[in-house]
Amino acid sequence: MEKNTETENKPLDFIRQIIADDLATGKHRKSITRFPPEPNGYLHIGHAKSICLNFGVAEEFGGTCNLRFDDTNPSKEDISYVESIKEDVRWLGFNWGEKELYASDYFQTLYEFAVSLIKRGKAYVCELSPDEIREYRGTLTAPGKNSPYRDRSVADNLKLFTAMKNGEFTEGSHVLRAKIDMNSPNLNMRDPVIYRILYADHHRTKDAWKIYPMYDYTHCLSDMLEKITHSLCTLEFQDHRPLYDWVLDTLETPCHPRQIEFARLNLSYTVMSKRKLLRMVDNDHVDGWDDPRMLTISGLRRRGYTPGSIRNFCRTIGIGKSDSRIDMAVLENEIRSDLNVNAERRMCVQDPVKLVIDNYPENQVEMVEGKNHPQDPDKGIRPLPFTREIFIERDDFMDDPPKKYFRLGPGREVRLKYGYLVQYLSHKVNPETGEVEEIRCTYDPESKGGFAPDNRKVKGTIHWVSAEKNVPVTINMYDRLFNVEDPEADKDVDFLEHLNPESKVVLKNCIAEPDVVNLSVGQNVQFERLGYFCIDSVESTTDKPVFNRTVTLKDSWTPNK
RNA sequence: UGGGGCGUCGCCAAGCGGUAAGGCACCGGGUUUUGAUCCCGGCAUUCGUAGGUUCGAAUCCUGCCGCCCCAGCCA
Repeated sequence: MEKNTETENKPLDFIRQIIADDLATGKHRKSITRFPPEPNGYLHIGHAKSICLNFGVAEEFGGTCNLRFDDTNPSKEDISYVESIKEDVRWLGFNWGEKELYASDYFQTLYEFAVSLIKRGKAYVCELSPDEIREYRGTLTAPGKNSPYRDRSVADNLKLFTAMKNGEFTEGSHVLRAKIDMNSPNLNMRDPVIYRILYADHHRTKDAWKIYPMYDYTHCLSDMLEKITHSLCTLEFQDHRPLYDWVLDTLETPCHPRQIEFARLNLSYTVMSKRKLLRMVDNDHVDGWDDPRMLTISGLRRRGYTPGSIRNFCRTIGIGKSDSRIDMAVLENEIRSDLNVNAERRMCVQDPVKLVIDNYPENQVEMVEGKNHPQDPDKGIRPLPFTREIFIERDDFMDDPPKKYFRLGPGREVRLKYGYLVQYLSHKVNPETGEVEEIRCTYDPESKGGFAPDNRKVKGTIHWVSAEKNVPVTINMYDRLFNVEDPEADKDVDFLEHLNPESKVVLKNCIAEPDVVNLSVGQNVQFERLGYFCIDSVESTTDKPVFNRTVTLKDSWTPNK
């Protein structure tokens, strides 16, 4: 009974329109897309947008989508990242066929293309230092000037490039540059570096290469080699498209994929860049890449988000070209609507206060019946032990409640969900702390299950757990990581200044109904009236489960109104 | 002040010359053994702005304004 909103009709976004047109006109017989992560960090919800787009297009148009690691910078990349990326893509529900691809698999071919570029007089070995190259490049408003090495002979260039490849030069001493136009208003076209010397071990090719190709040169050719039809990337690459096209045109490749750019995802109350996420991890502001407060795929998974909810989220936000920042409430809405349908209900008291039922027999344990889902009888029922002493939520009792507070208070009657109707008798306050210590009630023996025998109206229904038969649990109450909508808005204030100090509050004295011991790690559950939770995969121990709060239930109760 | 983009409701977003979809948020009301869910209803005379073309413009043209990206041997 999973709600399938993923296939509902929705107007095609501009990219899907282009692809549909290309298919309709016969320009392409099928679409081939690719998701090209660099293995230098963990995937986050922004990547999920790209994954859902690229793999989604493949599914919708009967095409294919490659998973290709853009591993051209060994100094930043690592095998551990490729493993996590594969796991995350798979978890999101996508497959990439036989095996994943790597730009590093094309190193030899890429090298040969570079030789071809040199032979065509379109690339040269430059000996300017990095600083000099920057200087020669000019500025946004001033044109650049030609490198003194620009007009070397093809033979010299070939010899020098071979020497670079053979490790005869030091890092930084030589680069291979495309010979385009130092006067171009587009900085990317001012003889961009396409190969640099790097004496770093590559996680796949080890020490086979001393030179590594740059992104702009590698990406278009990798796309071409894989016969990608539509190469989808984010807005900041718009200025790179002329270079993408130049390389393929100059090399007269048989296939020329079309690069199309879309806006990257921004979410309120969080940051998205890998650099910033890495900083939070390194400085222990969070407990690792998979901290449940992180918007990484692994963090969301640990938090209790489902793959379907993330896919739905990506679908509802759409694809466009304007810079945008999506409200966190949209993401929360997706996980709530998934879990509302799919998560079973249980009871748990997060801030317990004891309630004694005066007229209930001592030492009696009575089993009452709880529905696992209020709207879905197929999810079955479970027995709940009811006893004379129980725990209720501290919030559910008020000494002097406002009129519209319909929970327990002097003179009031409430329903203990699935249990009995109870009537307030008295309560004890700790003289030192002023906290309510114990509440006494009487119950209506005719109201078992919570049904009023005379149909009298009982407005309030609260949750409870037996004081004798229960399981103590810890709950991590997670909240948004930052306390401002856009932590990066003010360039003069470090984004870490906006960290929400209460983003993780650990409640160690929670009491759950006995059945929670049957829950498996990662399984989503709703604790009635509190929110959605799941058992944490790393902090839980066999004798004490630790729950993560995925998201609260919507709460429209406003006190004093 | 160079180049590339973008501006439709509080946040996203359809709209492709014929008279402003949808989602989230928000506000009412109903049902309810979760103040949840569910259900009904409300929510842009107006599309950054000023002109122009047209019987008719968010859609076409022109000028202005605002925001984002680019000067890595990162991707």
